[in-house]
Amino acid sequence: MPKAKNGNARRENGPANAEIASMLREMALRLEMQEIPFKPQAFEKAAHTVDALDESLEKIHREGGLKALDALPAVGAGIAKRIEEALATGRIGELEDMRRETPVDIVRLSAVEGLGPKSIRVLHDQLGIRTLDDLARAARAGAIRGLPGFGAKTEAKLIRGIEFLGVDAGRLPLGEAFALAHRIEINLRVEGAVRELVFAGSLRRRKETIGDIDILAVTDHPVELVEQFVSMPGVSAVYARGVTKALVRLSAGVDADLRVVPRESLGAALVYFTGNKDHTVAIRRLALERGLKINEYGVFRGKSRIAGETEESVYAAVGLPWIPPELREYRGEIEAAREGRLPRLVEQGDLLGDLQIQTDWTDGADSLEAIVEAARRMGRKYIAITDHTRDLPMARGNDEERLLLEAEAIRALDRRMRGIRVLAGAELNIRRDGSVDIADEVLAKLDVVGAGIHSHFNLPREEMTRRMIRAMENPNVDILFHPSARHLGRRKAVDFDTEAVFAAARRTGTVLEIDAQPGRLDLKDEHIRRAVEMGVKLVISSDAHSAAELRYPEIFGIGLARRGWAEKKDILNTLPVEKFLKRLKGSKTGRRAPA
DNA sequence: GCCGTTTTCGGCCCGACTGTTTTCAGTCG
Repeated sequence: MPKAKNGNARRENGPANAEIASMLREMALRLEMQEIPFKPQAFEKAAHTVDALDESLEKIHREGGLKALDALPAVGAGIAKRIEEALATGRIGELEDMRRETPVDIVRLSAVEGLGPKSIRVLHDQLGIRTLDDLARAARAGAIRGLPGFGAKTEAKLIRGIEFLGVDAGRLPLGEAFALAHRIEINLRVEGAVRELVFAGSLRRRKETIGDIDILAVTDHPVELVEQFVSMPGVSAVYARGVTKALVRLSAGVDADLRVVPRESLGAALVYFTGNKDHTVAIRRLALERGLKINEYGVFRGKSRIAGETEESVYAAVGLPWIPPELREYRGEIEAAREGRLPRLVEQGDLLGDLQIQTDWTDGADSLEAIVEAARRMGRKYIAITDHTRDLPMARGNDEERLLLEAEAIRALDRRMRGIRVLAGAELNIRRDGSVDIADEVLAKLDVVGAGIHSHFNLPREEMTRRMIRAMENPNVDILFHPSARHLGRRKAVDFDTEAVFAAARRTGTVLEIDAQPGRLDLKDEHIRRAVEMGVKLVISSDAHSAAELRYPEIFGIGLARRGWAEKKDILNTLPVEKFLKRLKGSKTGRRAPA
C-alpha cells in the first residue's frame, strides 16, 4: 500500500508530477503536429524524466528553484521555466495557446493505435475532427477513406483502435490508480485525523485495472475526515457524503469511496471490501452454513459479535486460514484454503536480483554507474544490464561491437563494486521469423540474454507461436522478456498459443519474465498461474529505464506474481546470484559449456 | 529544446513496415 512519508506530509495543491508530465507530452504531440523538428523529442524526454522522478517537482522547485529544475536530465532552461509556470498556475500558457489554435483532443486521438499527430492534423483540417467521438463517427460513415494518404484499411484499423480504447474505459491501469491512491493518502493524512488508512478493493488485490478506489479509515474525527476527503484536489464531483461514508468522482475518471469504520471492525470491513464479489459471497455462504452472519462490521452469532478486528479472525470464524488479497478472485482459493493447500506466495523482500534494466547506453535515462549504485542502495544483490540491440534504432540499439564494448564497461564496473554483482546482458529483438538480431558468438559471451517482441505485433496466432518458440530454441536466449508484448490501454497482447509457448519454455529451459513496468504487467496473472502449473520458471524484473523505476518489482511485480499463485521457488531471481546463474544457464538446452 | 570523453554550436530521426502510393509519408517507440 502507498504510505505517506512520516511527519512531513504536505497537502499537495499544485499539479503532481504526472500532470506536468502529461502537459509536456501534449506539447510534444502538438509540436510534432506542426512538424517542428527536434523539439518534440526534447519535450518527450523531459516528460519521461518527470515521470521517473522520486521527488515531487514542487519540492524540487521549493528547495532549489529554477536552477534545480534546469539540472534535471533532459530539462533545460526552456522547459524548466514552463515547469515553473505549471507549478505556480497549474497551466502552461504556450500549451493553452496551442490548444486554442488547433482545438483537437490530441491526447486521446493519438492514443488510437496507428494514429499519429500528422494524421490527426489531416483529419482535423479536412473533416473538422476534434474528438474521439468525431473520429468514430467519421470512420463508421466511411468518410475517412479517400482522404489523402488514407484508405479503407486505415479506416477499418482506426475503428478497431477506437473500440480497443473503449474496452477499458472507466478503469484505470494499476500504475495510475496507485499513484492516485498515494496522493489521496497524503491528503487524508496531512491533518492527522486518521488513525489507520488502508486501501481495499481491486487496488489491494493488485488487479491490472482498477474500477474505483476503495479506502477504509479508522478515525476519531469522522466528520472532519469526510470533509477533507470531499474537498481534496482532484475531486470533480461529490456523489454522497455522510458520517461514515463518502463517494466522489475524481478528475482522473474513476470514483473513490471512503468508509470510516470502527477499529474493532477493520478486519471485517477489509474482508468485505477486498475480495471480488464471488469471493465475498462464498465467505458469507460458509458463515451461513455455520449459523453465523458476516457483514462489514464483524462476524455475528445471533446478536453477539464473535470476530472482526482482524482479517484472520474473520477467516478463522468460517474455518479458513487467512487468504492473501491477491488470491481473492474466486479462482479456487477457498477450496485450496479449506484443504490446506494455499500456495506459499512469493513475498516482498524475496527478490535478490533484477534481470532487465536499460541505461543511457540506449534508451534509459541514467548512466550505468548511477543505476548500479541505486540498485545497490535499495538492496539488490545482483542486476543484469540489458540494453537494447540493433533492430531498435529508435532506442539506439547496440550492434555487436558496441554491445561488447558495453559488456566490458559492465565488467569493469562489476570489479569495482562491492555488495552487488553486475551482470552483462542484452535485450534482443525477436525478428518476424523468430531469429534474433545479435550473432550467437557474441551472445555466448554475455551473462544474461533476454529477447522480446518489439515489432510485427499482428501476426496470426500460428506464425506468432512459431516465432516465439524459435526464439526460445536459440540456446543463447535465457529469458523471454515481456512475453505478450502488450501495452496496457494502448496495444493488445500478441496472439499466441500459451500452452505451446509455455511447453516450449519448459522444454528449452527458457525462463519467462514477469515485466513489472506498470504499462506492461506482462505476463498477466492467469498466464503466470498456468506457467507455474506447467513447471515453467519465471523472473520478476523492473524493465527499468531510470533509477526510480527499479522499485517496480516490489510495487507491481510481486503482486502480479502472487495473483498468478507463484511461490518463491517459481521465481528464479529469489536465488543468490551463483545459484541463479547455474539454474539459468544449466537448464538451457543445446547450450555448449563455456570454453 | 537539449546536450557535450567528438561539440557551447551543430548535431539530434536511426530503419522496418504498412498502406498508400507508383516513389513515399506516417507510425512505431
